[in-house]
Amino acid sequence: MAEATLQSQTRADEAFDCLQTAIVTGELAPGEKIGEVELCSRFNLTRGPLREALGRLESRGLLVRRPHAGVKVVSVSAAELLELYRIREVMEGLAARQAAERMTDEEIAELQATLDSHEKMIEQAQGQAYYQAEGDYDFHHRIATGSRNAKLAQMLLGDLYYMVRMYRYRLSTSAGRPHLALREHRRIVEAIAQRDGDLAEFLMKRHINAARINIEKKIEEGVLTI
Amino acid sequence: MAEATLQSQTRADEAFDCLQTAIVTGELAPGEKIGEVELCSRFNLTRGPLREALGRLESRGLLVRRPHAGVKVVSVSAAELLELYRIREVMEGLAARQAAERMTDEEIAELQATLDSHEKMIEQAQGQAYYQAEGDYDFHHRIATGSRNAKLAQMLLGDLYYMVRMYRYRLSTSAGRPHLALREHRRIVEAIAQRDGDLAEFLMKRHINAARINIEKKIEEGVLTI
DNA sequence: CTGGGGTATTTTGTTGACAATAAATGGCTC
DNA sequence: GAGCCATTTATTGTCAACAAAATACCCCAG
Repeated sequence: MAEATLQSQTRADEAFDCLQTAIVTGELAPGEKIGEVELCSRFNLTRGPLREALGRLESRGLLVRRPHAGVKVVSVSAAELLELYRIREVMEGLAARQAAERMTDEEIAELQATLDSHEKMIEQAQGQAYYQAEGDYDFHHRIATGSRNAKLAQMLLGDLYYMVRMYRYRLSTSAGRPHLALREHRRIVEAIAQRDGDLAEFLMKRHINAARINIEKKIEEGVLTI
Repeated sequence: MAEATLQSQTRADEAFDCLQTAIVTGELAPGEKIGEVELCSRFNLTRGPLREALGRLESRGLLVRRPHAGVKVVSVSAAELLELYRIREVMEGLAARQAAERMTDEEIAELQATLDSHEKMIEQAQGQAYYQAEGDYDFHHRIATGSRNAKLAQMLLGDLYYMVRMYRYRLSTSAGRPHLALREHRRIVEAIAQRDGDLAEFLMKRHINAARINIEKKIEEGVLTI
């Protein structure tokens, strides 16, 4: 159960965190209709802060609200998920370019270190699941913040990634291609280390495009039913 | 004064609309610290719905909140404003591409019609101010929705445009180049009408890049002090 | 006169009760 | 028996009072 991560600054923040992780992990399934009182007892909250959190979640597109009719978790169709990747492609392309221009040498070294640890995890075979789920997220997270573009990072980290992760938890998006994905990551970091913004953008766009095509293929094969 | 636009479905929606327009129009200045009780009396609201609205506004990045210390309107620096245009460049580039692929012939005709009316306004000289402020917004709005990419439209219309408009109200972003901007708009629509996604994306990116450079120049000249 | 500490005040955060609206159920008519 | 309308019920929206926290002010010491 998604308890409050440490102590949040305020009850509303706590509610927000709880609900967000609950939605992302699938504890609250897409399309599920949820009552306010039920949520209150479930997360030990009162309705005031809860409603504030619900507003924030709605504003971020994680749930939809119909006046007087309750709130339900947003359910993203397969087509919409693919559209999300189209957005990621251009936004993360920009992030990679700006990261190449602005990341400190230290940050780049750390980035390379995380890739090393990812590689070890993959070699240990069973690490695959973790790698795609969290390692991949970690990589993209670092580049988003490395762009030094506050709004870009906010939109990626606070908006898009949550929606993507929501589905990554139940379907292994890049399953079967962890080595390939890692190699793509390496090339991107290489370009960033060489301060080659053009190349970093190009490689990142291609990387995300590949992930999108991978999902598309799986959907066609019927492996993924969203 | 920014009264409730018609009757919103709920008090919180009303509060949200009021505050959003108040921020965008500059009625609430950037950096201004605002107390909850003051806002309540100002917009005839009670604190419950207000707080819900504040949460939504914060989530959208229009205001910042420090626990127990109040809320103040976000103030975007010149550098951050330029970063916003970098994001617009890639996102609206994508929007233009997808619009070229997906807009109906009817929508394209309407788009051309709006450009005609914009042209008339410019010819009537005094229309300049309106054109840049609302006509330009109208154009970009139509393309965002025309992309048929729900999340992309949501991010552009619900997030970025409000921040940009916030500054467009006090500084004339594309002042001095209305004819040029219109010509660029025409070319973009032309590419969309020809279903040339590549070209539409390219032209849109160049258009927004030009707008960014224009602002950059003004800032260097000291005309704009943000 | 200036700096630090403590109290007072203001403002935010939270709570539980109340009102209004939509969904659900049951009864009535056709 | 089926469909529609009214009533009931449950749930959401709203409110005003209470508690907690941070800022501001004032007093005192150096």
